[in-house]
Amino acid sequence: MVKGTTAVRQDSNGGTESADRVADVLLLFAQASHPLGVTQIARSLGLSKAVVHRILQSLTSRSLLQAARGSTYVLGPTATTLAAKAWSQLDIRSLASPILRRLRDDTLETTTLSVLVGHQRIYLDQFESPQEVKMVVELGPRFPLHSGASSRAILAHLPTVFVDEAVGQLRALRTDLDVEAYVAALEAIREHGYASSLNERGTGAASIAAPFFDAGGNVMGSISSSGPVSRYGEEGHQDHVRLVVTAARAITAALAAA
Amino acid sequence: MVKGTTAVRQDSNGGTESADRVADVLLLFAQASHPLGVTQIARSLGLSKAVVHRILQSLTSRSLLQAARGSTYVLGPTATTLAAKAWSQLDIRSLASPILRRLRDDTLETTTLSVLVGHQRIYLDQFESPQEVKMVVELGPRFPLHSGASSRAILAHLPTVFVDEAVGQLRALRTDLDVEAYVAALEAIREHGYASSLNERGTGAASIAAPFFDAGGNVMGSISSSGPVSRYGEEGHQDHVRLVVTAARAITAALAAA
DNA sequence: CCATTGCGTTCCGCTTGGCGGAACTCTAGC
DNA sequence: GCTAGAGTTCCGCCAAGCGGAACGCAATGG
Repeated sequence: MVKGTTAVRQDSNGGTESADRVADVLLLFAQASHPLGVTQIARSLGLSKAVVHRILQSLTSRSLLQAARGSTYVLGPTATTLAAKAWSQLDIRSLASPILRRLRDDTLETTTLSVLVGHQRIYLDQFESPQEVKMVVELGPRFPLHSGASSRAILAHLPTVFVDEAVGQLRALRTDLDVEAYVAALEAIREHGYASSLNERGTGAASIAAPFFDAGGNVMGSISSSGPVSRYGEEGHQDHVRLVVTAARAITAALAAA
Repeated sequence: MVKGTTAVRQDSNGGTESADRVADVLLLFAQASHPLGVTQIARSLGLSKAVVHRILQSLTSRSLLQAARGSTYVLGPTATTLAAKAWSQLDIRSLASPILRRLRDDTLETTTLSVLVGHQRIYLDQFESPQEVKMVVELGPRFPLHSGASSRAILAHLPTVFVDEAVGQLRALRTDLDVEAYVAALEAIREHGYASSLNERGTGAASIAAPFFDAGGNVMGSISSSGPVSRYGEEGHQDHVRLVVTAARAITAALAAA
């Protein structure tokens, strides 16, 4: 059935020809500096115009492409959404992995990677403790910036509009909030370079978290070493802090070098 | 042959089921905050695991996706390239800022930047009026294209499928819609180069908006000068319009030069 | 240790979705 | 008006890809 010239294209191991073709069309747009037309794409890939047209319709229906002038096509808004995700997942996650794995091996606690997304925080990755009783987080859901060591480590380095917002959110939850103490605690986090929590939400969990920054000095997220509160006493605390802060700095350095 | 449940997915006009499926898999990754596995994707889209696996292989062979831990998948390097291209198309904010700031200073009203995202509009930026009573918008949420000057300034330059959709949406909201008048108003907007609104949603807000275009002549968004309706009378209206339209043209020119 | 569960990966018979060639429509230029 | 070349639509035909199921692997619990 498939008769397209495949001199320029290659197949996939275990994929399908038709899916390969969709991917190849998208690749052309990734490499193009101007709108592309049906015939141009067909020639470049050695496919029939009818096939290309069909693929374009499917991609356009999902806004991965959009129609441009003169019946040509350009990348569409969904490709933009892919941008934010690909950037945040590819660069930070792969850079941070080896560092977090080492931190896990040094502390024997679960280490996590969080990123700031808008005005919230997302767990992006974790390396689980080898111990039987350990902390395990769910990757994906969004967390507010006002509570938890991982959040506060980020919030401490954000502009006051973020802090005001966080305070407002906390006030709605707790009428007894001591705002001055809260703001002073953020100041201390900024000064010491880390945040910690001990059974903060009554979950029996404890955490030491430190922020990492982009090349411009803007906070992008935080890493943490977390586990059961019984393993987070005064003894060894400073060593633990040093490991977390050092790892966060390594991530900041890796991001700057990338 | 194709037996996938299509309750959640929609077909494309003129596309193929198999290409639609590839696009839908990519969409899932665009919306996901963490790695996805074969079974998860299969369940979300109502497809067989074998189909999903094949699509993943094709996308992985082109680095649109890549294998992650635990046999899951995440967006790959080509997605970043693709997205970078798309972002360059949408990296309007920095180009538009100086223009919008000047417009704010000239009009003493709040100026906004909106972009077309799929079939909706998003406020991307604003420069607030120095006056005490002023318009302030929320950046981020999506607005329909059918209502408001900023939306209509965009809609007037979109294909009829967008207009039909907008009319459909409006009809659901207002049974007394005069479609002919609505379409004629869009025609006037296209002709005059701007849209305006006066207390349109009973919010006391008024606005003058003009569209801007990419290098290919496609409408990408609109800018507006907005404030309390009491400041938007006939006196000074033409001068105000001229400032907005001129600023929009400057953004179009800046985009063409980029 | 075995059984169960649930994941990803591979296999294979079957059929229909999508292929490709060609016709059609539209536009621009001469 | 004709030609050329683009995008879009049509339709007969068949093999590519479907989906069900088997397989491999890992984790968990008894």
